[in-house]
Amino acid sequence: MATEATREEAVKNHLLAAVSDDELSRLLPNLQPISLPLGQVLYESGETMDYVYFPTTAIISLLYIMENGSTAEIGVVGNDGMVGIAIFMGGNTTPNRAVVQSAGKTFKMRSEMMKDEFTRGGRFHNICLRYTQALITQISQTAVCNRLHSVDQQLCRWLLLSHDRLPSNRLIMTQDLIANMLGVRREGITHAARRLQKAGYISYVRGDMTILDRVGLESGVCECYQVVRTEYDRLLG
Amino acid sequence: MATEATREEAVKNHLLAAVSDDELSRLLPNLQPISLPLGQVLYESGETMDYVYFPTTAIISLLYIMENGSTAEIGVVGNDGMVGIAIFMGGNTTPNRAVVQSAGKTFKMRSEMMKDEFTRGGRFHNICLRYTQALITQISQTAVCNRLHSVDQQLCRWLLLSHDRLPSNRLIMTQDLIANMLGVRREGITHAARRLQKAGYISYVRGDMTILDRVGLESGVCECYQVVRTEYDRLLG
DNA sequence: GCCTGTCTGTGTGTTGACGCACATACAGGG
DNA sequence: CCCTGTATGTGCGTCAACACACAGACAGGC
Repeated sequence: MATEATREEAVKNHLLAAVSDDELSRLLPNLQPISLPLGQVLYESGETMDYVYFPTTAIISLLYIMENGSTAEIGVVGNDGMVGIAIFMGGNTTPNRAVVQSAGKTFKMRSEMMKDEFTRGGRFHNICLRYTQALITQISQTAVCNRLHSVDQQLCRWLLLSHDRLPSNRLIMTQDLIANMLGVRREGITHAARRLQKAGYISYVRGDMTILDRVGLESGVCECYQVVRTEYDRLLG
Repeated sequence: MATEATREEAVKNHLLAAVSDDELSRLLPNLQPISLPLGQVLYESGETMDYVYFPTTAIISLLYIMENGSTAEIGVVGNDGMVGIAIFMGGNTTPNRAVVQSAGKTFKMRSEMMKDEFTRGGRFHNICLRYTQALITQISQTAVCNRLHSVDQQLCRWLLLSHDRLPSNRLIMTQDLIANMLGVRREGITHAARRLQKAGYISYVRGDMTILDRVGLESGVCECYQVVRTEYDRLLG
């Protein structure tokens, strides 16, 4: 098993693909490739982060956990970003949990290395900041969508956001887990998913969901999805 | 009328109060004090920002405007922060509007100056980033609160967030405007506000609201308020 | 004092999501 | 093949927030 990152693998993460050759050369020996299983927690709310993560095929969900145990997703990170921005933003911790939503591969790098490279102030520095701004847009749009849109629309948004970060059309995820992500009831997801299946946009059996018709999903989504998508392209495209 | 900032006035903004003496000396000649009337728009969604703002007594609301015209607040900025983080984050614009929620004073500074000082990489650089992380927490918590909590709880949260940034106990704001901020109906605010008035926590007449009992409001708020408050203190206290 | 515009209060009916209960269906191990 | 655990489907009553309609109530200008 390889314990060192190849340039070829690393650039599957969009942020690593955008840094300069010099920077990537410095980063590569410190990027450790690992596989993340569904449900693994990368860090807990308020917990110091030892590593930052650059996913390639894995998807990580940023979840807030209420005192009464209910949860709500505030953002999602795939090969378009990184997990652990609090390291270079200066806070070191955040009041939310990072959990693997879809199993896959990622690179991890020690926090100290992250800070060192960030403070060099090169292109890497700027890319991290622009990514952070894109993430802010995603979180903002989540707030707006939670306030103003139906569960149906939000499920479409969530599926599209996931699909964008997925290497295939298959999503291994029970309706119960999706409900936790969106902060709604499981039955609400059952209803919405059935409608989408009847429309022929998706199919699923027991936690194995396939996206059949992306265009169909896009017809059912609210404007929130496109706003986030456009902003990511503008900032990092 | 003074057109140059005094050190004494500037440090009423918490971020300016936290920078080094050297940095503040460089910033002061570029900080222009102005008064902002209720409702003034500092920048529109997608519009290039010419200035950044450091409020002292004014409060600015960050609003998202839907295609159908409905609105929702994603964050609020007072003397604890600044408006225009997209300038140093690298995006230059954001997909939301900044509008004066409570009339008052602020300093404005040209974007170029902001970028210059930020790229020097001193304490100012770090403070801006830590503030950005605090703002992310506020936006995240807004998302969670929108999903899981009642209008009553959210009104309490909103009043407390405003009160924290206000030099007095009076808030000039109609129920209609508050409804737009929270992204709910005006009647919903009427109901919630009446309950708070009956409990003796607030009093109001035609757009003039007074906070009578802060502790009372805190008893009706959800955990979201304290999470944000604690995180601001941790990052910037 | 009157008029007008704005702000707040209230009623009625509707709806989307919730909580709870339980039925059905499928998968994998023994 | 049966058993068990997990995943999904469905019904029912409840409730918070919605849309719409309109009634006071107050402020400021004429």
